[in-house]
Amino acid sequence: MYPEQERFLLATDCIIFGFDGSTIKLLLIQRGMEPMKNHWSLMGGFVKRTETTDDAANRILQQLTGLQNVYLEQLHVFGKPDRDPVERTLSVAYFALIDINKYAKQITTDHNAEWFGLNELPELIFDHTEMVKMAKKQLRYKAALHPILFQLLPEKFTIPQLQVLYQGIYQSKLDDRNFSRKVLSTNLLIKLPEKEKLSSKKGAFYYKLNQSNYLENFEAFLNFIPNPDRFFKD
Amino acid sequence: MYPEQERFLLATDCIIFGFDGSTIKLLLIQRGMEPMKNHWSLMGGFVKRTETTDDAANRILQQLTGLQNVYLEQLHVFGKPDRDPVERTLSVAYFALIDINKYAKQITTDHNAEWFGLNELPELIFDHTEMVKMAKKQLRYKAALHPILFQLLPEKFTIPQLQVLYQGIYQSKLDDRNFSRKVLSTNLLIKLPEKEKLSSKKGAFYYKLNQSNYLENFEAFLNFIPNPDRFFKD
DNA sequence: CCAAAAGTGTTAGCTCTACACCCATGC
DNA sequence: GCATGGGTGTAGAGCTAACACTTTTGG
Repeated sequence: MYPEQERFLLATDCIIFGFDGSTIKLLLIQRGMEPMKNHWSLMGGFVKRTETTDDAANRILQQLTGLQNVYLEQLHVFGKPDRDPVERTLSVAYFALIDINKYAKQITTDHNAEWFGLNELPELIFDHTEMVKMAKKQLRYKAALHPILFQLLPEKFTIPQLQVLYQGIYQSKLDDRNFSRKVLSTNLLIKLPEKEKLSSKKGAFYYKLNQSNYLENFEAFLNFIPNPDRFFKD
Repeated sequence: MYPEQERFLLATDCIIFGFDGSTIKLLLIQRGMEPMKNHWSLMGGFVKRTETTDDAANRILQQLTGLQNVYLEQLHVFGKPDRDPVERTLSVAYFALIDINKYAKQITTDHNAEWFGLNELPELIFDHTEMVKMAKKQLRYKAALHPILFQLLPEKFTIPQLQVLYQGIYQSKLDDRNFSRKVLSTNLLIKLPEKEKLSSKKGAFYYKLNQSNYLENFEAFLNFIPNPDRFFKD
């Protein structure tokens, strides 16, 4: 035993991103416990004795969304001694990407959860605003290099839908023609016979992920975004 | 208070990289306490009540190397419940890049510390081997995109020295001619009037970092390594 | 037949890589 | 004066970005 050492509470908080077809959203809850009860907050919870922090994040995510096997990435440890006014608690922040159509609405209403646009976020408790800021940055960073944004889309999606998503993330217009060509040249997508006909007369073909190429090339660098540098100057 | 919640020990471990002019090395210590006393280990320690995890990592690093203001980056939380057999302890791993010439040798001998080549690492305690593996990967990843490797060199260095470093990290030969041109084209370096004449007859000019350009362009993507993808397939 | 969005073709300019070649110096 | 490693020049290949143009189909 290490008797002279301090022990701490340990939590995880999840920054949950979703995409509704036009904008990127964040899932927040109204905190159910004191302190700061009823204030907006990230979904979080304490790590239990037998869990890893990854386990805890997955458990919390399932509690709120009903989803399992979600894209989840450890972001950062937030550990300022006074970040929780009640008792020192360190929090491991995770960011999650989910298909907004799949989450279980019933569960979220039970938790007083709500989707917020990234530019319409309410004030958040503790250091959660800082966590969100870091997660947004990391999302941009990672998405510029690796094909993670597919995690935000349904199984079947069209290239124009994907483009809207990239444009939302980077807040800039991309050339439609070059975009579709670049995306298709990666061989990450499989063309489906059906078309999506609601948003245009011609209709756009649906695609699905080529799972094996996706997994194999996950770490390969992409280049969907021209001059990605400019988005990371802060 | 959150009375029903479990509290945990929290540690930080530092993966300390150095470069001796020809190979990349890792600083390890012989653990001074039970369990696993005298086994090789990363330098680590418990987080104190008033510290952030960053504070703890900096403190530990200074204890071992005498250095402050070192490049230090939070890597990952390692939290398997049984990773420390004595009592559950979560560890936040940090990786550090230091100028091997600057570290205080006296302090390291006091701690039974030793530099090991990356391919000659001894067996490490707990999950430290896994930590090192992740740190190596992260170092390659980050160095492919951002100019962090300068942190391993002294203030004055030559382009060929820098090239040896990159070649060591990626275990591959780079074209001398293209390398120096690429590096110089970034405007990250300032040419000094002196030459280093030990390793060649002609002598290579010393350079130093252009600090303001360095800080400003830190997040910009580099391209010193042709096809960096191939190094991340695992 | 027209409007609107999907998607293909084309080209100029740039960057990257490979490699020839020149330079400076110690011996 | 020659061997050695530092550093510059250059040309072909390949890629990118900009934009004209064709395709499809609902009204």
